[in-house]
Amino acid sequence: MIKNNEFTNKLRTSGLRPTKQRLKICEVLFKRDKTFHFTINDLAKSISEKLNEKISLATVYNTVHAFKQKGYLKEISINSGKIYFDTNTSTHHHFFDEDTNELIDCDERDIDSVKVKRIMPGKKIKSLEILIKIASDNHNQN
Amino acid sequence: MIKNNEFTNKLRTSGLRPTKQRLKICEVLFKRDKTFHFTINDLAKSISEKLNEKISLATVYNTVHAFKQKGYLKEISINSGKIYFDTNTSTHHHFFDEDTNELIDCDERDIDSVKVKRIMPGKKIKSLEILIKIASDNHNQN
DNA sequence: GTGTGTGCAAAAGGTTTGCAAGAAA
DNA sequence: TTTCTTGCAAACCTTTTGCACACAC
Repeated sequence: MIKNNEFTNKLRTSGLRPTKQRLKICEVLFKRDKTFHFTINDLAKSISEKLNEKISLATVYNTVHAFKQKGYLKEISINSGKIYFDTNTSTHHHFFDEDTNELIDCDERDIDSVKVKRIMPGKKIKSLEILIKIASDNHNQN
Repeated sequence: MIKNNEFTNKLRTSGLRPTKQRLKICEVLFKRDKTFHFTINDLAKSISEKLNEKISLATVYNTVHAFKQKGYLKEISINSGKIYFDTNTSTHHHFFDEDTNELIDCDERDIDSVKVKRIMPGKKIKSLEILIKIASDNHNQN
């Protein structure tokens, strides 16, 4: 489990001032056992529920974008009109359960490594993400 | 090349009335050589440019969603706050060029088939999409 | 003190909805 | 004439921006 002091250090070494708000956001994001998949709204709600405190939406946006840029958060490729983030920044993939709208992490053992055979001249592969949509057998697709 | 009559039939057999607007949208979407990746806004702009005519945004939304439900369009998994569609409904994957914001279709020869080794009880795999982000070697990631 | 971060409110997209008028069957 | 479709406007939601005030150093 991560101690609060660590957050202060982590922020400071990234050139981010360890403000009250940022530390609280760290607490909600990273004091967890499991990966957290969220939209900014989810996060803001989580803050007010867990800590019984309100942080301005603009600040939450600022902080999440700062954390993403520093590599503490990752954007997830799902197409829903909302932007999703992931506290698991390692290379990994996702199942998306269409019945429950739940996003589930795959680990490396779940999927064989993917071989990309096409070379894009002058370009480098920055990331490779797989999204597997699942649903119960009798589920109607929309 | 697809004839206009085919669109009328296609719509009729799907239980959609072949209205003037829907036929025009078909023209813009499907009278192409290459796959079209678009947002609703792109499509509306394309309509007014190509056909010099305006179709109400609400109608474009309605139509695109109807076409998606009938399987004539696919949603693409990219995480950008906007919803992207693809006229290529076959199973295929994408490169996303971060330098140009361009989406490029992969064909099956570009990527080996992916083996999913995890079984989700009671669930069926509906789709599997890969997004490969590329950028020039000296490109700064954000 | 200086510079950075916060919070509010406003604005700016993108998407959805309700409803009256219009078109297709 | 009945049913489906269109188009407008309004509403809604997510994200971004500008600016005054507050806080970290």
